[in-house]
Amino acid sequence: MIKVFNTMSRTKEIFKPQKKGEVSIYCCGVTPYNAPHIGNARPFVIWDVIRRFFKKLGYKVHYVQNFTDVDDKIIKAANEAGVTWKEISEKNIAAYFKSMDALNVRRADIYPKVSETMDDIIAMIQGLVDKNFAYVLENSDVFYSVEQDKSYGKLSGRKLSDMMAGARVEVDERKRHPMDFALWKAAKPGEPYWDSPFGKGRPGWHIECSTMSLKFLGEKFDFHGGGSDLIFPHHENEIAQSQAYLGDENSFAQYWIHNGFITDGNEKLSKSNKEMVKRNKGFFTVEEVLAKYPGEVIRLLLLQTHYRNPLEFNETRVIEAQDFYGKLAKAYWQLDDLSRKIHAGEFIKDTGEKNFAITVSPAGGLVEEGERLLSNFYAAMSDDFNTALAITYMFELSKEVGNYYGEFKNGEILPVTIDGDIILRVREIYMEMAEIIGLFEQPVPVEEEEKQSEGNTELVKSLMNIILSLRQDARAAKNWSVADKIRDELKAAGITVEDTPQGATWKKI
RNA sequence: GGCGACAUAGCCAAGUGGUAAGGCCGAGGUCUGCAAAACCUCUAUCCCCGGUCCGAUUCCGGGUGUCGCCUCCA
Repeated sequence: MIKVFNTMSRTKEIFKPQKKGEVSIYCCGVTPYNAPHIGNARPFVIWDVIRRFFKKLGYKVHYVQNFTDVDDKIIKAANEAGVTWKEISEKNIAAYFKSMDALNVRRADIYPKVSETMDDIIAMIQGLVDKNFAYVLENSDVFYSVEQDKSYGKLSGRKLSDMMAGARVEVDERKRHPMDFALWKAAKPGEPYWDSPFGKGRPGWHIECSTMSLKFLGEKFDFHGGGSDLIFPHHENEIAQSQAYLGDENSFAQYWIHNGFITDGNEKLSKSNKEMVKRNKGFFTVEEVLAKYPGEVIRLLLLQTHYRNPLEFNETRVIEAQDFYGKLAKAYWQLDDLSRKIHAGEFIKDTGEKNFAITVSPAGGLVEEGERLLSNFYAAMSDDFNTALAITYMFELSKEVGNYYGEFKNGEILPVTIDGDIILRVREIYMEMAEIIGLFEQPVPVEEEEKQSEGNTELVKSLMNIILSLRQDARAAKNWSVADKIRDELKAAGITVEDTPQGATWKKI
């Protein structure tokens, strides 16, 4: 049983798919007019996890995400740069994909664009005009009439009479009601336009998402989501026009999922807040953040807070997430090492027959713990996609693995007594969690010994061998001051040396 | 003015009608020549005031504070 918090009812509801065994999702995509900041990326990472989760549960997932590639801001950016709207949007769409790839966000099944769905959009507007839910002005502007719609405001819980229309922006006097919103905008000189029965122009914001979701997912689909700032007016208007068009109050999306904001000093991340942009210079856009830290670390951080809660984002938090990630990665390598040894035949399966003094596998407790944590993991995910909790179960398993691995390395566990299948199962559990959260799909940073062989020349390696061997001589002679001096100076040079029971290891910081 | 969300330890962050996961930091310990790493232990009357209840941090009402939306916004 999966429970989801539905913005429409403001409660957690039990999820019942429209079609058995299938899930249809429409996630509001971006308007590609400039570089997205890290907050813009949150919903896509969240939906990516939700999608992975449903898929893992065996659902057939239909995932649609749009690009609003015809829009006022794009036109403005194009005019400023002296290029076409198409160039601006394509450039930013490419950048969007690059960032999403770095965050392990899998591609949607389809990415419809406004520019490629124009006929359907126009047909829908026409339908609304025909049904008297919209009216056409002399100059070709078309507006949706909110007063025709008795249930307008049901998602955001607003009444027309309560809103301060025009409080912050002057109301267009030609509208019948201040809250009426544009379905079609007449083209001004020099603006791109499409022909329509109403005149030359382009779609208003909102209508494109209605058209595209209905077109690709049908009249009734499961999920519609995006950031909380889309609740009003965007999603409210989508509901209004879609249900008016279909003449069915129960049509359109069944579950509305909205994520909280990413904040900086408790304030919503925003490109229009100039002071905030300045304050975060060089660490604000997704691209900038990804230039400095691995995508998987950022992804992990984004998922360590429940999706509906605000998430404070700053470099300190990223560093914390990086440490956390390092611990998860460590277990990944430990399991990797164990499974390699198993496959290499270094572990002999305990048959319980002669020659085996120990018949109880020490791995038994580990796999039991693993199964329990996996079950907890699924329970957390099933309760409104609680990735924050789910990740802690994965973390717990990583610690269990570390304990086991430590004993194994110290020779406290004899390989012959280990049931390889059990270790392999633990690894499977761990990777199953990782797959849903979306980790370890990029090269995982290696630990210690492995790190020595990465990116170092033979010369460096042999020099290090010489230095460490000299240091070992000093240690053997209990000449601690020389040994410590070598270690200190190497550290100053960017190399840390750690003494372990198996000898000294080193790595670049 | 309306609508909505949130308020949990120094910081981050889950969660529950029966005295609160986890992480970071900090303290103590084990191990180690030392250090590091690792492991163990410790650290919260859950914003305030009422109410319901045998019992509320968890439900209800009121307050305070923070944030968001009502214009573009993930």
